[in-house]
Amino acid sequence: MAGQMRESGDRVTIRTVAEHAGVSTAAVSKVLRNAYGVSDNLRSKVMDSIDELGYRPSTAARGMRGKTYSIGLLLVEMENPFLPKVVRGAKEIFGAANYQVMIGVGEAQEVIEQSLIDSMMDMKMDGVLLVAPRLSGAVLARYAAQTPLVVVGHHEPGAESFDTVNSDDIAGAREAVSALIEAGHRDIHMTSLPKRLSSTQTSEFEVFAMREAGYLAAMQEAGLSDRARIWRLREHEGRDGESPAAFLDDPERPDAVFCWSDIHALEIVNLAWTRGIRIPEDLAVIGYDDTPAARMPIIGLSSVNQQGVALGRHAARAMLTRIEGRTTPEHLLLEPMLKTRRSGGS
Amino acid sequence: MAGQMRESGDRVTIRTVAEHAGVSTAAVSKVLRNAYGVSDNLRSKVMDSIDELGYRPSTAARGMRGKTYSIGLLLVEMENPFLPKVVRGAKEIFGAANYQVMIGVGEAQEVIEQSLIDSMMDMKMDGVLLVAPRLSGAVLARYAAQTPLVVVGHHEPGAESFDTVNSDDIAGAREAVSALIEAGHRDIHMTSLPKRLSSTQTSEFEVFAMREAGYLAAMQEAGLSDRARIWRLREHEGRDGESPAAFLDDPERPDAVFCWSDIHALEIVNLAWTRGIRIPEDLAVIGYDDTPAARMPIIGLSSVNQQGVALGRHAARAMLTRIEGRTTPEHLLLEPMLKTRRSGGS
DNA sequence: TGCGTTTCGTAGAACAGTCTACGTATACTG
DNA sequence: CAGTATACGTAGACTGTTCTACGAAACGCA
Repeated sequence: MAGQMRESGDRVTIRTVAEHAGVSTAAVSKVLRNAYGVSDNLRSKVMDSIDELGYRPSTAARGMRGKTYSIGLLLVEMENPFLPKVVRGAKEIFGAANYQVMIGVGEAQEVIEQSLIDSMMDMKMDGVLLVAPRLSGAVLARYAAQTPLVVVGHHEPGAESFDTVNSDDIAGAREAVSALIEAGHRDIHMTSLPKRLSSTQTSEFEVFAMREAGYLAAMQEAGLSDRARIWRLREHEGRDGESPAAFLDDPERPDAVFCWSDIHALEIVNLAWTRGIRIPEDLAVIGYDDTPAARMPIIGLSSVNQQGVALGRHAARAMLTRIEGRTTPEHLLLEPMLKTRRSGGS
Repeated sequence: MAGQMRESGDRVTIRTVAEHAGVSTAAVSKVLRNAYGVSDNLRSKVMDSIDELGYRPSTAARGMRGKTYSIGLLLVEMENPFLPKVVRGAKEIFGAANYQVMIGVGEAQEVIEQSLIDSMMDMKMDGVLLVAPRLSGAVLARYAAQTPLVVVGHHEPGAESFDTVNSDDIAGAREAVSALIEAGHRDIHMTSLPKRLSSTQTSEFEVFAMREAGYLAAMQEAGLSDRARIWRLREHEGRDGESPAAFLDDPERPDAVFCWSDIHALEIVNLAWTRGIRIPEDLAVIGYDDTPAARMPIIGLSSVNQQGVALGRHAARAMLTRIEGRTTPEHLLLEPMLKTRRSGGS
């Protein structure tokens, strides 16, 4: 608040501070970055001038030579209520390390994601953290060559140039399906997403593909492989794929379903309700992400919790060490946890 | 993709482009900003070189003298499912005007909000758009003196230095309460937020205060002023204020309630369900924001829709004209719309 | 006391753009 | 056809930091 005094007009730069403290600009810069070769005396002189003048270093200018102390965080979209948890975890760690987090929203489109990452690099952000990007491993590797990169929600343990942090989606799916089997169900289907086949991208590293693998594994272990079936439904109204209604209205509808995400599960639970299909008596449902809606008593949707906050924290920590120079890749897998509620499972 | 060819090592700057095109760096700069005094011939030469080299201007460097073509968007928090709509609307307009949007999350704390706005200014973003900030009008005015500022969800039509874009919260609340009255209810309470009384801030411009005014107005018009009562409940677990359970379990519980937000309404609907309180027979409920959960058939929560996407669009348009030089303030008010569902209203 | 180390601080180039001022061609007048 | 206005391009200063050399003072030790 001391800065209010000074006549506005000429903005306070590192030079203003240097003059005021009677030292060189380099000295001020050193204090700012707490670099080597600064006496306590000099430090305190500079610090005093800084708060007296209300000085703030220009990130733009910093970006031209050094670091900006800012991290770009790219989210697939904003609608998914699971994502805020990851953001919270990441912000917690970054904040403690004095990094600002700036979020970009990719709207689930590769072009937008790319343009956002480019912008983050143009702004000279110190690192880019991607959450559930649509981009292929190849594209990610290209970016990773130019900036520290950490990815959440992309399973590519073989990636050499960037880190990945994930929930063990195979285990999570397996646990959910096992719970349905244990509850006596045999006809268990799964709902997942349409496979994307763009030129730059395949689905192999995607989260939903892992959950499919977990589903199939659990079914096989129980000798139910022949009953397994995966429905590829659209993620949101207007996107590719069938509507959840198609699943519900199918004559061969099973008596239990595991959904790749609460997005599907909630739609199914609601559509079932309008059709008078009882849950779990007529149809048991387990979703994924343990979103706030799943936890609502009226809904009571069983769901796999993948510890979003922890994912965010770990990703941020990985980013920090990467910024500090680590180049050997890290690939973390956190344990998910099934939350059983009324909708199904044992 | 042409840029891949060139030997990595020396990055492509405006100088590289200038040499390659056989012109001055100033010429390239002009083309980039499509400034005055560029022949078609020069433009196309430069453009060709740009694509061929895969050149991208450094935002950091730009920020030092000119503009950065980026907008800072500050969100109170990420949890509220209403906010993504505003973001979508804003991104739509900004994207079309070739501005990148970078989002900061204030976590509903004044300090964090301030530090985020400071950072956005340090990054030399061309404008700052605040969505439902906690900051007081005085603080906002201070920032508005330094950067183009537009605020959504802050009612201050007297503000001289920044723009505001809002839903008409008084009208929305009035409509909701009128619908309850028309449905035959007389004992209608409201749930709102605790008044905040920090030094830098009062609640007078806040959205919930407007909705309270609308509630009280509607009650008065119907001659029900003496039955009016406003409960001040916490927004989320852990924040200040009583829990919605306190309202439900009160012996003087009314037969209808208008909630300042779906956040309260959904909690009440769910708690009511666990207690066997029938909705709307025992308790009619109308919320605010028309969030996805309210629209779920099982929930069927009546709620006031405040056109989040339109709010975002208008705010972005205001920002654009402000960046272009407008200094006279603009204060917009959009019409909300009550969506009646099973939970109450007529 | 003399000489090599540390420690502290400074000068000044570098970063990658923008933008003002100014010099040429070229086009437009009367 | 001279004189002026206009369009196009360029030089070079400027922005606010960081960071590499390098000098000077202080220190340690024989």
